[in-house]
Amino acid sequence: MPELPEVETIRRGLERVLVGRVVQHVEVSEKRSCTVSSQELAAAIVGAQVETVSRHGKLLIIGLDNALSLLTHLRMTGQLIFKAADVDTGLEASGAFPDKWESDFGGGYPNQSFIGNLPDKTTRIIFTFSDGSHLYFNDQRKFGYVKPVPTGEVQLDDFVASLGPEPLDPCFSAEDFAARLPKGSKRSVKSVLLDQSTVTGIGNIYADESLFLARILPSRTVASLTRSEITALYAAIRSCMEQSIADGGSTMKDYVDSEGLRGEYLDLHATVFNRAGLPCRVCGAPIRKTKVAGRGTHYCENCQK
DNA sequence: CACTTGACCTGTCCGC
DNA sequence: TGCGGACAGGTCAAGT
Repeated sequence: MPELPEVETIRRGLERVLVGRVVQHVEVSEKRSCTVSSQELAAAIVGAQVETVSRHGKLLIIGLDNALSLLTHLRMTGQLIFKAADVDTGLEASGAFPDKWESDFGGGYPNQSFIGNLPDKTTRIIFTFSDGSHLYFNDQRKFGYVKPVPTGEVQLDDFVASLGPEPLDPCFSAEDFAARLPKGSKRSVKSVLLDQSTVTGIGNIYADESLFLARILPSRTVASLTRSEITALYAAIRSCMEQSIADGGSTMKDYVDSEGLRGEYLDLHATVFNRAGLPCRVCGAPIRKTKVAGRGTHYCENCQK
């Protein structure tokens, strides 16, 4: 479920803590989770220093100083959690929060770390750095992966090459967005938003949310959209993603950021997603849930046309 | 060619 | 209580 705002939140967290760290050890315990073997990955990255943590759509890219990049896709349940060497979270064991959070959040606990004892049974890859800190790649459903690729060839990677533009790129205009929609297509606008070659980073949550903000029914065909609806949709995509990044992303169930914190977008700002049967925040009518493009789809039949 | 559906996984929730 | 089945969603292969 991590979509662009969730991956961006993780990226910002990892950039703060990973850059400059040197890989001392790496262990892959689930071979589906890495495109190469544990031994090959170790041979490729042990001794290398992290230089950059970037993102392309939902893909997180860890750049190393040995001209290798780790493409990391979390798919549905992937997590990347960093744990410093000397911090014992021990939440379950002690039943109490570490003092450092008390000061960080002024004594309250607006958000609770969901870091349990790591590694746990969903841990697929463990990166150990030379200072004793760890990065855990957890993935309950084993759909995510880590793929080492020469940094100079990242753009040539089949998956990367298939991605459309970043919706939050300042250079990406409403005209660009309109031009990327399949002209005259009878596909539903929702399926086109989920297609990563249209615009990269939108998943089920932000497809529903942006269509609500733009007041467009998810089942509408692309061909039926007016110019002003396309412009509204463009603006809606950008605004709900920016809001979600500000909220630390959306947590349905599995998503946590690099510190194990949940995202608050769904609680604070979501309008339709996961709100079936609840009153629309604009008109009060019950939010409907159907299936569009094979996905659970939420909308307000009163507000969206 | 355009588009939809199923497979990949595992945990959770629902009904019987 | 336990069991079976539906469901969740990102991407790709296979099907219509």
